[in-house]
Amino acid sequence: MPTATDTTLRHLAMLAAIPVGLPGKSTPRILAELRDKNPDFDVATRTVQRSLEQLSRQFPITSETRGRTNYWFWIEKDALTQIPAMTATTAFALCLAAEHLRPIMPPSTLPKLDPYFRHARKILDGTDLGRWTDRAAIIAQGPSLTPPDVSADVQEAVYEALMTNRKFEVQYRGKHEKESKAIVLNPLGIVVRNSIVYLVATSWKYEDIRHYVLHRMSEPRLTDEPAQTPPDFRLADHLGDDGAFAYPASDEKLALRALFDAGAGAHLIESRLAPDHRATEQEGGRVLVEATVADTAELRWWLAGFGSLVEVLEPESLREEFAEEARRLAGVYGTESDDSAQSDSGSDRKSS
Amino acid sequence: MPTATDTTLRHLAMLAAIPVGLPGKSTPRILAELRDKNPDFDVATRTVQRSLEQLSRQFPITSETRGRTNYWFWIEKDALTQIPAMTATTAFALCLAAEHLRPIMPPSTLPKLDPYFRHARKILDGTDLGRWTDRAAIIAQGPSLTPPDVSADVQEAVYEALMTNRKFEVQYRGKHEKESKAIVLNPLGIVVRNSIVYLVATSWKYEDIRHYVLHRMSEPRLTDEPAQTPPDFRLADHLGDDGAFAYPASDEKLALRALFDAGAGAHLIESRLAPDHRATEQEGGRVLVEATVADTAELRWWLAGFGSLVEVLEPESLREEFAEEARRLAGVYGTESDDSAQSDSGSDRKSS
DNA sequence: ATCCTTTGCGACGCAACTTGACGCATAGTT
DNA sequence: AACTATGCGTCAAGTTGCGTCGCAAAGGAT
Repeated sequence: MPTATDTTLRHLAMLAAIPVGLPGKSTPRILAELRDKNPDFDVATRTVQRSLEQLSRQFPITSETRGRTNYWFWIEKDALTQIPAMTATTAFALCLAAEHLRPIMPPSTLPKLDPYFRHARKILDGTDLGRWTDRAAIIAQGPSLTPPDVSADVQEAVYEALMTNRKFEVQYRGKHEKESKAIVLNPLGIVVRNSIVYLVATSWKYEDIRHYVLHRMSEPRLTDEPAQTPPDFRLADHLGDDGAFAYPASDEKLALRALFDAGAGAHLIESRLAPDHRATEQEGGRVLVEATVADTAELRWWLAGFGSLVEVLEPESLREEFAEEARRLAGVYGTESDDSAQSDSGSDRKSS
Repeated sequence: MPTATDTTLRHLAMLAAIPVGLPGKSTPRILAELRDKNPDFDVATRTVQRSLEQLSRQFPITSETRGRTNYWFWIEKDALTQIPAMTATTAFALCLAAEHLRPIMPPSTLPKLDPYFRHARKILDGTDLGRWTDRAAIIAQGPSLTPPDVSADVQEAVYEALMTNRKFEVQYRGKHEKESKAIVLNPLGIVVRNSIVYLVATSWKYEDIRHYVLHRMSEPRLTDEPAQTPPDFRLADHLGDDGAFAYPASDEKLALRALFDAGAGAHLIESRLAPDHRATEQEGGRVLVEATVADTAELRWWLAGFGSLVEVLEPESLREEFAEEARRLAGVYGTESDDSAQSDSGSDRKSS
């Protein structure tokens, strides 16, 4: 004796079981998954067929008949219904997030999230913030590097391989090679840095762990062979061990003391570099920042970005690094015009 | 003569109409919104009452009786059902996005998105990527500045004010002031930079546009007064006009030519600065990058981050800027020990 | 204080809708 | 060629969703 909510629940479960886009799922398979999920959903096949047909009149789902079997799928890739409904403030947060992500996420990963962003937009359209781009701006600090794109099928296959823990075959073109070669990869992990996606993997039967960038892969083909992860493999350890990603410059923490120019240091009074961060305004408006921070390449990059607006005081080793760097930089732009001329002559336009 | 899918649809609409958490929505109001949304949902009040009661047995919704009226709401804040169901690859993309966002989004904005991230986690838990943190890493390029936090009620109120286009009153503590003062703000737009959220607004009856950071606000109180936006106000223009956010250095595009050291320039062969980006490997391994890019402060920051690993060749004006900067930097870390000593003496530990 | 409106809820009855069953047609498989 | 799997038209059964009515109670208005 099914009550209305039972039916609602079953319909909901059916809609959830239907995949987005082709190739779709056959009716008997949907029924099997339904049964699998909840014994109460055990209905006659005919009922499932009827329900699907009815639902297809209200929801953007349809079926394709291959042979004798109907395969159901969602037509509109962007169709998204969620309960409880997205609140307007959440929608706004999502839109902000989308803007944040656009420059830093690998481009091929973003389309996966598009339905959410569009849904959020649709909700904001109902408010006074409908024209929200007139009202909100994100100012990125990084430059807008356009990362190389990864083809959708490669992306899908790599994620799938990682998730189902399987090896896969792929055409890979090495950094300095013109031609791609087929390799079988045994995926161990994935690393995203500067919008570039690296697969950490072993190939064939070899045991050495290497990095493969996704944008040099093509024609992926998943195998049924399960991936083998060395029992002691930890991605974090691997990143730490290996200098490849230049993760920490050292494990030590640095007791940083640096003097920032008034303008440059102003925001450091409010943002914090570390929990023990202290910012002190000096006479003359310069800001002394003291904080215990990780000794990373990023820290150097970030400090260097300020140029002459920051003076690193301590630790002495870091100060010496910056002093050395300053000397080198003076050399690069030295008054010796021959140096500059040499560079220019070396840069005769040869395109790659 | 409602068919089963009609009922399913109505139940879906009802669940969507129910808000998350107290104070909830009254039964008649839910009915009103239902009617408002789709005339087909025009059912008897009794039916709504019955349906809600039934649904509450299957979904985490409940009602609180205040007086005679029942107010319905979702109990679990993280409850999330969506159709079509989230695919595993989308869930993975969301988890990656979450990691990307964590360091750069204002902390108080993230909890709004938490339900999605948790939902994604739950889906990944069903796959071999369940322990996905062992398998994926994001390497941020920026340093991990901890932005000042914004209280949830301020965040909510400001977003709400923007979305419903209303003025609001708030306690605001100026940058150099100890005490907060009550002001009435007329919101015009919002700007996020380096995880710090600025409200662009006018206050009281004044007409000058100012910026208020959210983390110095407290005790927000929305008013019923509609906000007034100057008819010619455009956030983008305002950002451009005003030097406050130092948006573009100029509107001009720069024809950048720069020589990168082998290691530093390697990734620029694959990532692109601009559509017309060309990277050419020179003798000696250095990489010549040519691209037409926007003339922004961020560009300078980014280039400066490379330190002596990059030599800006053109345009001449930019090269001169960098040469000048190199000279200043040499001054900062100059061999004149008195300069260094002076800095040190000026930095006697005075905490703010 | 009293009346009126609003809301909830139990009960009832009926229309009709859902569901399972059966049978036939057809496509693919053994 | 036989068999299985799937779809679909049809039909009967019964049960369930839904409108209606009536009563109770809370809160606001006069």
